[in-house]
Amino acid sequence: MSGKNTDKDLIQTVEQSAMNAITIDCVIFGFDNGILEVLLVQHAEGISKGKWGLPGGWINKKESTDDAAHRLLAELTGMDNIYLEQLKAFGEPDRFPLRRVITIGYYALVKREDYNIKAGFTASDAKWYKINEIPDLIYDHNEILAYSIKNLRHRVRQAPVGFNLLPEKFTLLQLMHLYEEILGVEMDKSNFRRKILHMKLLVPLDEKQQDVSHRAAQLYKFDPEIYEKLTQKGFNFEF
Amino acid sequence: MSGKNTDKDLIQTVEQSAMNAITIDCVIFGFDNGILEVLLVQHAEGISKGKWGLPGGWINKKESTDDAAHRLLAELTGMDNIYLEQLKAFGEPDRFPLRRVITIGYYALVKREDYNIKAGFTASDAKWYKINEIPDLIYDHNEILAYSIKNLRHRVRQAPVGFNLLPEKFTLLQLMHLYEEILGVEMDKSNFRRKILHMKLLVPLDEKQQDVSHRAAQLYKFDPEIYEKLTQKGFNFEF
DNA sequence: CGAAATATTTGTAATTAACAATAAAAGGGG
DNA sequence: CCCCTTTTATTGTTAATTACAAATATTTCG
Repeated sequence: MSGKNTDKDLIQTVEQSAMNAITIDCVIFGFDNGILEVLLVQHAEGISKGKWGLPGGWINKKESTDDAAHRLLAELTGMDNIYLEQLKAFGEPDRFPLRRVITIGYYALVKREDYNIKAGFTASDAKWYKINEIPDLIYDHNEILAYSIKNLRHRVRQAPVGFNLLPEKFTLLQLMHLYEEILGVEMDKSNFRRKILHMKLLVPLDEKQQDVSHRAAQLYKFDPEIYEKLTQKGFNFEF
Repeated sequence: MSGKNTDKDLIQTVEQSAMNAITIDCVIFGFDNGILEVLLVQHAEGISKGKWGLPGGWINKKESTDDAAHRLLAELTGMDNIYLEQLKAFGEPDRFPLRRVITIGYYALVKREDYNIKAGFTASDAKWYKINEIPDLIYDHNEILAYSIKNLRHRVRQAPVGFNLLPEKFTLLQLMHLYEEILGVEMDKSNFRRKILHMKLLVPLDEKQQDVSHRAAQLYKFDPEIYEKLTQKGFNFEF
């Protein structure tokens, strides 16, 4: 949880309309130039002034935790329809210094192209950090972040969620590099190609990479409907 | 969450010493006679009198959510050192009828032999239900249970957690049947054997099955220390 | 001792992954 | 316009894994 007001302000504001023992914190992943990054926000005031942390906030009394996470995400990034999933609740009794607050961790996968368009101006105190250059964060946010990466590594191998980090149209090598970066491994080009094409999950477009000074790569897109159909036939995405 | 008092009693009792917007609910898995089961408890009074639900309760102000889950589990089963993991938080605004309460779901894996010894007497209103004979449960407990099964299926394939459901000493066939039951698939005996033995994870004992009217199977045990060493060498448990 | 039951091993074809090499585009410079 | 560089894309070959089938080994019981 974090924000621009002092922590006490927040608590007072919140007690009328929101639950006061639970917050939401969200790890927002982006993939830019082959690098996995997360979006952090800076605490303007309060106990942890100047320190960076995960974006987050309170849950309104009438909304689900999922809805709250979506709302907070929209407030920060200006984006709607973001891929979002809950991690788990973090409940050490002293994780928040002022009083007992349990937080529910979420993680989001965003396309950087969309973010640059929609959020460039709103998030003035937000900044993308490379996954292995994360500073010391407020509260237990380093722990939440570490957990989210572990979770993402599992998730990306079991379900086609990685596409949420790529542009609408992408090359197979881009996709492979995404996997390599997230999983921290090197992969074999030809086998990767054989395997992913064999799934018949990707739609090849009538379009190629532009403005590259070498052979242009075929562009593909991911079609959720095709994935649905395959799944119903017993197909199981797995890397 | 559930208990023997009325819901209102519980809420009043709790407001002094515990957090009142968050509960814990726990799916307890057991494996008996080749069948995967969960332990449910019956609501004695309150709105949902007579209905079955997951065991659960409140979180004390000074304990972590993990500690709370362990405490609740010990209270119900008399068992300590139970394998326990958090699922996630369930936060639909109307999941609990009286007021807004978010619950954190956990799941536990217990050895039935231990349970029978230690808990036989305390848990009078508790009962094991086969996984595909689950009745209509209170609140959103069917949803939590369904989620826990999905989670267990994933988890059991990625880490050696299944052993927590088996006796200390087990045969390879027992282990395979455990996997078959949890994953809902049929497996190949010889390949299963080749694969698990090849991991060099199990310790063959100087002991065989007793009192069977056919060739007695070799008994094995799982050694967490060996698993640790293998993991450090880069080994990755996977089924 | 032989029958019944299950444990355990062995073998072989089909898939999949690891590794290596080659052919096919695309732009840039002479 | 042709050659060079770079990267995409295809093809092959071997090793490891999985699917499927069969034979062999123990054990109790009648």
